[in-house]
Amino acid sequence: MTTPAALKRIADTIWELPMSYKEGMLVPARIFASEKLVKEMDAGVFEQVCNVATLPGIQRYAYCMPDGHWGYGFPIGGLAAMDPGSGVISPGGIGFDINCGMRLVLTNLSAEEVLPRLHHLVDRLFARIPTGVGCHGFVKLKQDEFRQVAEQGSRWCLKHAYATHEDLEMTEEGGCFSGADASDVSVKAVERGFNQLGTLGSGNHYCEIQVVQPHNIMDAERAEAFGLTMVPNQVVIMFHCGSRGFGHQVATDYLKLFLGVMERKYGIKIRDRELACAPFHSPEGQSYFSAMKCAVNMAFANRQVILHRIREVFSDVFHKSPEELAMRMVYDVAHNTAKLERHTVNGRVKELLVHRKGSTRAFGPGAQGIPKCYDKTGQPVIIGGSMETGSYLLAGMSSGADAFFTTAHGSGRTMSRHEAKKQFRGDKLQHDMEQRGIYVRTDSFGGLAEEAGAAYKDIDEVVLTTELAGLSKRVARLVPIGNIKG
DNA sequence: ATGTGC
Repeated sequence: MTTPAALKRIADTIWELPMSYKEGMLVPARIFASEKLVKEMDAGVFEQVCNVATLPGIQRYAYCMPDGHWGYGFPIGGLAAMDPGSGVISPGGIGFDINCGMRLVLTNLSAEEVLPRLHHLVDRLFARIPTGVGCHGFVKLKQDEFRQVAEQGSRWCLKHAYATHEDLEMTEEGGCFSGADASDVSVKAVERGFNQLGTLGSGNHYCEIQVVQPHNIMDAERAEAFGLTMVPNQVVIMFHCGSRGFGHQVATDYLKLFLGVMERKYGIKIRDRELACAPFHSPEGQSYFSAMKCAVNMAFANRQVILHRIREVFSDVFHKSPEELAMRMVYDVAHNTAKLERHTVNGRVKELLVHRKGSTRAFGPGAQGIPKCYDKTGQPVIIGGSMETGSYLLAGMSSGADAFFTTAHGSGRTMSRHEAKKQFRGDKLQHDMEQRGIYVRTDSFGGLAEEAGAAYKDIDEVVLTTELAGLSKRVARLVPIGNIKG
């Protein structure tokens, strides 16, 4: 790959494209990457991050995280903060899978206790958690009940005995973005979504059994605060899923609406249709913001009911209650959202609309809006690698202020799904992984091939880069032993 | 990512 000649190295892990790079840029573009990662980035990333820099109201820089790759309009691994007064909201800056996110759950079991029952455990998870495209959820709802889920998120789960108070505390925003009004969501979106509560989905969505090996703990103090030091080789559960067809339909509906009004009604000219947007304070912008929150809340509720079922499965397999197994949440992080947050710009505290697309909020120690128990450590940041190579738990840092306290979200793809399918075979991959101690169940070998570790960047390099850039600090590396995926 | 594509 060739990087643009105008790309300047600002620091070891910070690269910049100046405003002169592309006509209409309102701010420079900044890319967090090591030299190796920046060279691996596709040319599309540099074009896209500079396109984002032309959007009205953008503050400081258009950003790309070390796991960044080409996406719809904005790069995946993108971050753009807008002035809500003069700026826009853009569905492409949030993504189709609204609030796709990661949840990490503890157990007090050791790998030695789990391994003899691993196959049974993974088979039971696979049997009890619906996976794959078009799967139906285990929570049966009428459409009006689903609208309540969309407005209430995890709070709905608490009322219906799928959650504990502590689960809500350990979820961003308590598992509910306020201001979600289901009347802003189309009938079609509800029709697609109402039978999807309690589904994992497909693509890179998975549920994984992982081990915290003592030699993989990088920050002992934070590891203890996050609950990872109960037993040596402690087993934890990490899972990744989002708002399914519901969020997809919300994004589709509003992209279409915005394309109709953006230029004709608001006079906004954009170089790429995929950057469709509307002024944040316009009726269309506010309506999308509300509908997006409905999808955010559906995704929080989806992860919450899945957690409920994971607890049931562990309870059945190990003949102990979830409390006896200490199945507490470490945290739940959202990847694809826009949020109003207060940040310091030019020495003044200002409210900004922060678009994160394939990037993670990473508030540091003492930040408002994170659980009290994490006040000294910073918020937990859960970064999933590929199913072959392992994942990380990190913590937000005060030094992340320049990037509006945001970090990476995963490994980032190095090849398209199509290319990965050509290069790898799912059945062979499953066999090879089992030889290496990772038991995988899937209902799509094609889908499995797309997720091969070799189709992703080096997760160790990505998280090290976030640490060197001051965005987040590594706490522990988590090694997979079992995985179910769609 | 997605009842996987105009």
